[in-house]
Amino acid sequence: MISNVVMRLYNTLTRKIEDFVPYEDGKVKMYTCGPTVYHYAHIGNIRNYIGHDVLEKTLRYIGYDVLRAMNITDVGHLTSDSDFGEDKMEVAKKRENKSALEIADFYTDVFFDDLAKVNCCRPEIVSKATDNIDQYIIIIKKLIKDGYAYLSGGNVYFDTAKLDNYYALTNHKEEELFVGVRDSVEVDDNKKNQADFVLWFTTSKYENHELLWDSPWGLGYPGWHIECSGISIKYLGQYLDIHGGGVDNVFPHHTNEIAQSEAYLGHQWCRYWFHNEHLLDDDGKMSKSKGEFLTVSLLEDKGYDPLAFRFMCLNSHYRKQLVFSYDAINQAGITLKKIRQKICNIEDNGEIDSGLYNFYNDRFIQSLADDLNTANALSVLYKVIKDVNLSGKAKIKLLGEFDRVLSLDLFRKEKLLIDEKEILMKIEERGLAKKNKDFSKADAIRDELLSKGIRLIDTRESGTTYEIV
RNA sequence: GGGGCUUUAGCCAAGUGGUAAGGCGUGGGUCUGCAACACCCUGAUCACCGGUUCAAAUCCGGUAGGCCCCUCCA
Repeated sequence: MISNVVMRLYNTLTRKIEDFVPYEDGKVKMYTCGPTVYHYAHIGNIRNYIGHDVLEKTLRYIGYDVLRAMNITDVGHLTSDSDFGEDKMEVAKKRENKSALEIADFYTDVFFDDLAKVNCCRPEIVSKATDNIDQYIIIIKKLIKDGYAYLSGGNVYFDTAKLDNYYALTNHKEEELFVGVRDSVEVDDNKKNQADFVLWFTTSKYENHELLWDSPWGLGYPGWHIECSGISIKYLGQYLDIHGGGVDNVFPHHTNEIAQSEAYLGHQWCRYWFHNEHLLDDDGKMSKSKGEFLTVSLLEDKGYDPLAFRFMCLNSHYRKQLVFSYDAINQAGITLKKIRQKICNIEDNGEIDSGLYNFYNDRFIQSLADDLNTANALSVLYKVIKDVNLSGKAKIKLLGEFDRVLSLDLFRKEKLLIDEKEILMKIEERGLAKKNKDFSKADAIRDELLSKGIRLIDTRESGTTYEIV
């Protein structure tokens, strides 16, 4: 451990903000529920991964060694409840007339491209659901042997009645659960208990499922929940520190993961559950099926800096719903540009006053350690930029460090769309026009350069300079 | 029917008992040939009602609005 900062995190399991203490000193094992690669990820999905990215980077900043894994769901995720819906990958195949593999590869690549655009690092371990079938079979076999799972109608189900505390994560009471809240909920007569869920399918009512594997229970494919448990245990071991996803994953996905993992391992599996709130649009939760389907790439096509979206997310709290609007992202974009512009103008000189340096660095860390209060961390950034007692050298060093977590490309300079010599020529030409009081010509030159992204700055001392807009 | 979150200035947003951080925008000013940039100045008693307290945006109770979950979802 480098610093002695205590990370405070909200834990869905206890519904409290707690001191974070990993199983192994100085090391964090972290798991993020990845995407189902049957379609593009919208910016609501991306917000969740930004939250995880900030968490990972904060832990590293504090000094932890972080090992993080993520799954890519390329089979087993059904479109509907009750374990009877169509597999999402199969739906995409029909829609796009491609093979399951092609669909998965295509959307996986796009997913990571989009993440890269918002400066989210790729988890050290990324594993596809279809690459770990052997692991699921090992787990399911043991669950059946120990009486936690049963065969019914050809499928293997997890028996939730075998657990005392199945609803630990959700605070639900079984008798108060409403079956049929949604119209599409069907009753699966194969189940012993309503909450039971499928570990292994062999009797999908949709034949021609492309991806099938041999198993002790017949040719079939895994259920959705088992993949995360399988991948996590396989790559991160029996003890996991942080597991996260969007709030919608709390039930049933994470609830079921806990059930099967702990039944399999025989001890507590993951101590901290990290959940990101949703991004909303005007009609509520963003989804792929309604409203505008906004992706990072689409935002980029519309002329927005993808990092303006990241900035917008960081400006609010990960556990608060955030409403997306063009007004908000415009604002974020303008602010981010201004910040970069100011940083660009900082001169790298003077000495580093370690007292002041540490003061700001501590405040930055403390903000993040306070359940990822990124909004406060950003306000530390503004203070650093403004503080006249800090040398340029100290500012640049601090901001460089901050950007390890914020990942906003704070030092980015816009690319020139025009040759520098040409700019200087135009400036001279304009200066001459000004001298001759030919202001319309001077203004025309100014406008022309502005349209190419060059803004002229007239100063008294050093004449006309320019900056990139 | 059950569980939970949320409501702070035009907008984003911090704040968890001691008389409201920060950012964007607006308006004004300095500067300018006029602008832009930059810099300075500029705004709210915290949804509403009641309670606890010497003291509440912060705790408790209630009302209203928004949102989420209760087997698609990040």
